[in-house]
Amino acid sequence: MSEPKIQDVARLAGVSPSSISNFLNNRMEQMRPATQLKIQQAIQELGYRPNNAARQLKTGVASMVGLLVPSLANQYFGALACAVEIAAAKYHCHVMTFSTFRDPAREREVMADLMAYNVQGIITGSALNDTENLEALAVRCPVVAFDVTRSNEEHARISTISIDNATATSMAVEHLVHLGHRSIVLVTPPPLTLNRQARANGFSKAIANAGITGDLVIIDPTDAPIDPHGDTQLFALGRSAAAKIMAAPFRPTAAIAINDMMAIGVGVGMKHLGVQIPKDFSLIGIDDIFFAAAHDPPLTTLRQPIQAMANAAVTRILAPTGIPGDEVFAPELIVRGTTAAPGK
Amino acid sequence: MSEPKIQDVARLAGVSPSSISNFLNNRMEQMRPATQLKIQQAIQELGYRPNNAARQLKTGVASMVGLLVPSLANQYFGALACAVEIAAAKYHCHVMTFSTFRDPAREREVMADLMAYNVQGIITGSALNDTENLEALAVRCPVVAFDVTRSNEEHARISTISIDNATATSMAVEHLVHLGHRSIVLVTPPPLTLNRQARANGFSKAIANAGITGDLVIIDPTDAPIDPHGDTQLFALGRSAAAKIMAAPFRPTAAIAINDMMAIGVGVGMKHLGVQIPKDFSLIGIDDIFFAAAHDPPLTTLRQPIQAMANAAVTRILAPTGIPGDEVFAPELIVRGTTAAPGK
DNA sequence: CTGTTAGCGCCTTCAA
DNA sequence: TTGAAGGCGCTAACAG
Repeated sequence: MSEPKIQDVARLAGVSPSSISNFLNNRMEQMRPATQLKIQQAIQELGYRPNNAARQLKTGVASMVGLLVPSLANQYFGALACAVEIAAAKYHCHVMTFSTFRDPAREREVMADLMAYNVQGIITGSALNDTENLEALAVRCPVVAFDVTRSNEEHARISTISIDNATATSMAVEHLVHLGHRSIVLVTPPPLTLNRQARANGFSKAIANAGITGDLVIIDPTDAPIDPHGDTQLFALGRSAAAKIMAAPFRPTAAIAINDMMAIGVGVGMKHLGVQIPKDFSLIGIDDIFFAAAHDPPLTTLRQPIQAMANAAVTRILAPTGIPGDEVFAPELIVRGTTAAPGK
Repeated sequence: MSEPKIQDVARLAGVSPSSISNFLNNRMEQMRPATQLKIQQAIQELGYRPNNAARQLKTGVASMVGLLVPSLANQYFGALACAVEIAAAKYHCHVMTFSTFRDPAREREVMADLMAYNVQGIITGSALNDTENLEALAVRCPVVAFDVTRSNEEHARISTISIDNATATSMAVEHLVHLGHRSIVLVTPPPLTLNRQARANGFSKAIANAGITGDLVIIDPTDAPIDPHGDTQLFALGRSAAAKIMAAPFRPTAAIAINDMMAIGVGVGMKHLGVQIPKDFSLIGIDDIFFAAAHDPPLTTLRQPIQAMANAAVTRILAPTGIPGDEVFAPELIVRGTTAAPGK
């Protein structure tokens, strides 16, 4: 037995297919309550569901948004996918998620797939590996890039969503200064992206403002094995960074890591060096992924308001204002157990 | 400008639409190489992509499998989704993932949505909350349930994929016995599901075999706040379990947790009690989620071969043998830093 | 308020 | 080897 169709429902309810269609699309004013009831019952009885493909072919749009992430095995992006799903559900819209594994060819491929599905828009949490392609896509449907900031008017068609990266590192520095730290590092892979540059700038500015010592500890990612699935690379990088941090000539008493994954790595590396956190050394991450709280001691971090950001991204697609734009969210300092006054 | 259609390609290539269709569906024997080339070029030039909705409406099937998980924010299920995506890609098939948040009503809803998309099959990592519904679904398309074992022939239509749960706990006990432990607990929420029962049985049998002391420490989940998104509950539960474990009359020297999330919680709880792992106490988890390796010390655990399991699930759907079945995978002992000889 | 009708883009015979 | 034609299930005019 195959799926019931709109005709079957119409026959059972004793009305025409168009009334069923009206009913399904909430045009209740076009029929008598009695008709509504009959339709309702017929649908129930047959277990009828409209065929998405047919509907989509007719209307030209799918109730679907596309999401690109480097990998769902990375907990941050799993959480993002979850947040996007929740946000889209408010519009009765589904989400199709693809992992790109940071492969530009796959990214292009996957975008084309998404277009073939007639998605209403695309959210990408995968870096702007291929801005030209993204820009071309944005002609067809709204494109929202996560955690990306535009340098100029190059990408006039793309909207972006991110936290205020400079503020995040400034807040981290201020928190540490407030605790009494006078020598702080920012641990990061080479700051090639605009985001990381912004974090580095925020850091430097705050250091200068406070009139204290501070520098970047840049970790070469070629040191660590590449892991396209789980993105565990930053963890490994962080762990290996610990020694480099402690060897810095200006003897930092605290570190800010570019994100939580790296911070957790630094934390583990420090422990192996016999450095006690937060007694001997303070540590701050960025993101507030779940395992920040499960780390020991629980990681102080700057939280990204991920649900709010997902909501904003989805709104840009499903309730567009017309013009693309950039939305910047404030990070929130979550003080936990890895920060304390130096030597305490 | 709207998407190019098969007609446009045909016109540009100077052939008929059906040749394009033949080309797209790899029926090359039906045309001259020269024609192939022309078609190839025309497709390239227009950036043509067949419209999924139209194709699906015509053929009745979508190249799509559905995946249900409690929440993608839970790292285990993010990793599962990633593995399923990789497995499905080999069949040129896409994955549509839904989070159920362990809400039976939402689970039913989402399954119906999936059916409306004409998915080729459904994989569920969400517990069999509603077996009747699943069973009914299995009439329409293959259904594969993850981490579920059937008690009897009730669910004749559903296939299952899981590790050998009894063996997992047995292996854990044997590893600990080998290290010299003589008193071991299994920490678990009430073993209501068949899986947990199997783990408890495997534990008890191995304890009896070894002729040592062992018991279950059952943690009431009402103690911890519910977290439908991230499933952090087991972590909190594990942390609070530490005291209960240490207070057990038979003075265990090691614990096996029902999964890694709980094990990590126990590890943190122990540290707060001043119990040093593995010197004072040994700890084993199950799953091998990414953060098992990032825990400090790195968690000894029984790994689920998640990619192999995902491959098997996808194969059941996209290359079905016809009859549903159960596939059981062997867990793999990953010895890391949380297990040692007692008192060492 | 309800029924009729003409496609949406593609695939698949069938005939040429 | 290619072209023509019908229809997948649904929607949205438009006519009654």
